[in-house]
Amino acid sequence: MDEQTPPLPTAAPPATPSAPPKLDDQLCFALYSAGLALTKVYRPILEALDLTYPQYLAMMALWERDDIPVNALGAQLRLDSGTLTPLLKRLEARGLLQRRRDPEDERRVRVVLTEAGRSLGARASDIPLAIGQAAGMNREDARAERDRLVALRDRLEAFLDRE
Amino acid sequence: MDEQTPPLPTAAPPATPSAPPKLDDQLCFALYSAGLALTKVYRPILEALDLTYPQYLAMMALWERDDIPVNALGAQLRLDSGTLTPLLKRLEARGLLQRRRDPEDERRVRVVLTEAGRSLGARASDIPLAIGQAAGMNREDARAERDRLVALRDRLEAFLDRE
DNA sequence: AAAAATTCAATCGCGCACAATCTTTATCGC
DNA sequence: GCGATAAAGATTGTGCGCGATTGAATTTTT
Repeated sequence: MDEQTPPLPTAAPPATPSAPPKLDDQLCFALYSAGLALTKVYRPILEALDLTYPQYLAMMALWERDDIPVNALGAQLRLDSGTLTPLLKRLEARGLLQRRRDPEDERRVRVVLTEAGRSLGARASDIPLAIGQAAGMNREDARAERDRLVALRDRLEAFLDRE
Repeated sequence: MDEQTPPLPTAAPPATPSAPPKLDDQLCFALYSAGLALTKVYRPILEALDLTYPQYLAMMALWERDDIPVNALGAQLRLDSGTLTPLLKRLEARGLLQRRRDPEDERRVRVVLTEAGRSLGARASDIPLAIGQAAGMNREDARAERDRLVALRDRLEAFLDRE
């Protein structure tokens, strides 16, 4: 597919003495800067729910399915306990959820929504539409872009999990 | 796959009492999690240069053009002085750049690469190829995805700058 | 020219992300 | 049962990102 440049990753570099990469050429920077812009769009919207963006992601996962161990939530969100433990403690302090030791296995902490936490979900139902407007995308384009990014993420994660 | 829910983007919401959004449906989460995965792929590669990922982005901008004020660098990277000042101080402490007050306008601090900083650019020249391999993307697909993300970012930024 | 407004960088505080380390609990081998 | 190993989560330390504020330098207004 990319046959105009002979791959030869380890082959001799061209005559030019290895030029540094350029910021605006990089897919990584596009991903990075689009992510920053998106959280800036979310910030004022989430202010109404008094949630940060990662807190909103955690709540979304829990609205779908709660009473799960921290570990399972982390797998969905791609976050480890170093990030999740303090985040969940803040949400617990706000009365949106409870963290309970699992009696079946005392190593586990299960995350359970409170009534307040569950009812916040109804107030969040309009957010995707508002973001769609801000992004200037229709549903199909957003869905297609989401699928491409998920595919990219999955390939990157597969690479990280190699051997 | 998700066709049991009729689209109706701007139409009246259904009788169901406003269902909460779902994590895996969201473009925002795909962007977020792809970004996390990408920085995890970068981390071991950048370890060889002893740079964090945002430091690498800053150096990339400076390899292209240095002797610029902090706020010009921030405009390229989409970062403000609260983020850049400490980041640049760490790079200065490592001898990769210097921060100098501009004699023309004493409010400005100009960022100038040292010889060590400039020569690091040569050692970074192979990084994009390595990332391309990890992402399992050929050049054209990566370029097309980059362009779509830049377009998304630009629409989001335009929305943020409205009125 | 004096006052007001603006610009630029630095600083502070908060909340992620994540590596590394530690504690507690469970499970495996024997 | 008992020790070794593994697994889950908490803790600590570093480095972003960014809102808010501050202070100094410059520009604009009057």
